[in-house]
Amino acid sequence: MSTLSLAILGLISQGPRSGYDLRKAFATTPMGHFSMSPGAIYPALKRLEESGLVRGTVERKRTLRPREVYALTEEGREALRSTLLQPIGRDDVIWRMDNLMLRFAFIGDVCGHEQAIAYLKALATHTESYVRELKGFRAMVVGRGAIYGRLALQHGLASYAATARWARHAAKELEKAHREPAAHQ
Amino acid sequence: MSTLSLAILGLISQGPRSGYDLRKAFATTPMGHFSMSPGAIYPALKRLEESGLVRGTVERKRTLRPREVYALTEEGREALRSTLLQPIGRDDVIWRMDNLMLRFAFIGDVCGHEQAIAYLKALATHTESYVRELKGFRAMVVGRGAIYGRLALQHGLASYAATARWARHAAKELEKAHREPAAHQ
DNA sequence: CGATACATGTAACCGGTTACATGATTTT
DNA sequence: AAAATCATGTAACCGGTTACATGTATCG
Repeated sequence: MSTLSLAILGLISQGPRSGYDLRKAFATTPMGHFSMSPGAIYPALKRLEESGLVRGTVERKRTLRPREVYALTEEGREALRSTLLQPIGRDDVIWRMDNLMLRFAFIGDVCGHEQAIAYLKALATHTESYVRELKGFRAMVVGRGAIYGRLALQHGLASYAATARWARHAAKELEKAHREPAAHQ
Repeated sequence: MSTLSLAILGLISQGPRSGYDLRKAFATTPMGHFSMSPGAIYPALKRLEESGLVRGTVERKRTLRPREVYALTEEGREALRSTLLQPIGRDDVIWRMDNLMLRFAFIGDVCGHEQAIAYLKALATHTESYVRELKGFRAMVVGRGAIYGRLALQHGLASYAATARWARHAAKELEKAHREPAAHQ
């Protein structure tokens, strides 16, 4: 499942959405990391409908401005759930971090608070492990010239370290929110 | 120019490379963020050659295991230089950060130390400006539920902030290296 | 009345992924 | 002799980007 499909499925899981709604969501929130072009969204919706994960119904059928609203099917919810709960791997951390963040954004509502916390811990663990890997690589290239490469590597390191720190912190926050339910509700 | 083409061009700018060399470089360094599949690299090399940016010559022509090595043309060096010096925009920061980091990795050797420093400063400025934008967005969503979304946003914030910090720090480092040339050479 | 927002789509293009294909050379 | 490495490619597929097309409704 592509990142875009996952984003669409996740948004629809929060309630029925039209293609236009989705475009707006992508355009006006920092979710805009994901495509907002109609040429991507409408075909993606069609594909999701073909595979039975969403079902579209036309609202205002008889008016001159109809609007097709998509809702998650049971099958779709199941697919979303199983995608979100897929174990995290090294490759995900390296090549699909945006996917991992997207999964986090939805996992709490779809799979429950505990799953969100477990997910963050797994994410932290895997990210920290990759940080160690990068440090090992850095140790291999010490000294010997290539200052630009070294600095670029340093960025990767700093960036992944920030993600790991965030994951640990966010996990603690969710645990706190769990212990003190509706504290600031 | 796609990220892959840029990576290839940058590597070739350091010296002639074969397709296999490039695959190895992508597979064994943290540059592996970029594709290492032959199905991407060989066609990309062909395209670069067609547009005159690299020229391939067959080594060991008469042996049973020939090897085609590509070198940068003058035109290629010019294209690389102008790509690297392209001004940074908001969209680059949001959608093409990996491209920006790749550009940094090569800009020093291709365009000179001063350009690398200027590039880092511009990168820091643009990243900081996006961080401010995200903070503004966060301020808009305060309180009101959506803890997962808030945390996801927090990650973006932390991640971009780390990049900005890194850029400032790296710029200082390059300036220092400039003032104390060959200090630890 | 003009601009903006609502609303959905198509078509050409590009390029990356996956999987397959081939075979020589070197190392164990 | 088997396994790993060297070395280059092709073909089918997928899906995102860009640009285009169409028309209504609402607001100032």
